[in-house]
Amino acid sequence: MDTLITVDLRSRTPIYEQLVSAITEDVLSGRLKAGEQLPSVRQLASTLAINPNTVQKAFAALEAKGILCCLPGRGNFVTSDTAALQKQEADKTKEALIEAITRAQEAGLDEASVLAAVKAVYQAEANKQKGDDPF
Amino acid sequence: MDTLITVDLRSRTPIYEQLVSAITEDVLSGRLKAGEQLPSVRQLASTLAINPNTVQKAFAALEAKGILCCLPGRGNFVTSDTAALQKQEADKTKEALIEAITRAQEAGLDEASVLAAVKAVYQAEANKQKGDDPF
DNA sequence: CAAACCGTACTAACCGTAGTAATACAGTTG
DNA sequence: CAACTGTATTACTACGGTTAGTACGGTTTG
Repeated sequence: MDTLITVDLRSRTPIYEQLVSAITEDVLSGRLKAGEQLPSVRQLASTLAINPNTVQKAFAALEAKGILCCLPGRGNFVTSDTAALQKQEADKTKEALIEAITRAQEAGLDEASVLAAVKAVYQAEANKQKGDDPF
Repeated sequence: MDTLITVDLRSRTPIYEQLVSAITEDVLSGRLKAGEQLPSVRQLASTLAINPNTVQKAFAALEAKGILCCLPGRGNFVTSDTAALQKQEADKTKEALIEAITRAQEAGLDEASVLAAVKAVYQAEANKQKGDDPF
């Protein structure tokens, strides 16, 4: 279970936020599986050359998000299965979507324009399937 | 041209931001019309019991937004007609909408669900036309 | 021109908050 | 008890919002 997690100290986004995003990504993509144990607060902090408190803050946030289970004296473990997390994320983005649609409607955009925008976005993605991901 | 603008000193949102929102609202709703003169920086500051610099910051932001025209020695005037402002606001919300749609698409929502959400929002509004706007 | 307005610019100081760090405390395991 | 674990407390630092004071340049009016 080598730590693939990396942070950019020079970035303007807080380190603890980078950690939250990175670990959430790892769980969503399956690189971290349910029940798996993460490095300890001090160990990860020393690996990344940051302060243990910063890691602690990220882990606390991840526990609040329901992704991690932090047990005093034992360690930090992945608690969510990918499916539930994905559903949760989808729900959140859907909520944000409805919010945006409502704002657009209040701003005077007609339904046809919004529907057109949706189709445009999905068609753009469909046309991108060729030279995608040279990573 | 009495100043109806008010601010909440105890609010967590910055005073200058409240001013920007309030004046933008007034122009959008027609309470402030194109060419109309606003109170001077010092006068409005004394009326609201805040610092002239805070008002100045708000007015500078409003000028950057194209809502106000600040003339040294003369005063501050409403420059936009409501139509142009509404179009500008609509453009901004449309941008936000596309952003939300893209996120939803990346999160795995299929096109049909998004289209359904759009229709749901617009139908909900259509059904609300009865006891609406007692203004 | 001079006085009295106007917007604008600049600096310094104060305060609250966020990010991070250093340290000490409490639980678990062997 | 010793060596690990997570947790709480506190402090340092940086930044944004606000206030204050001062100064400058433009416009209007007498």
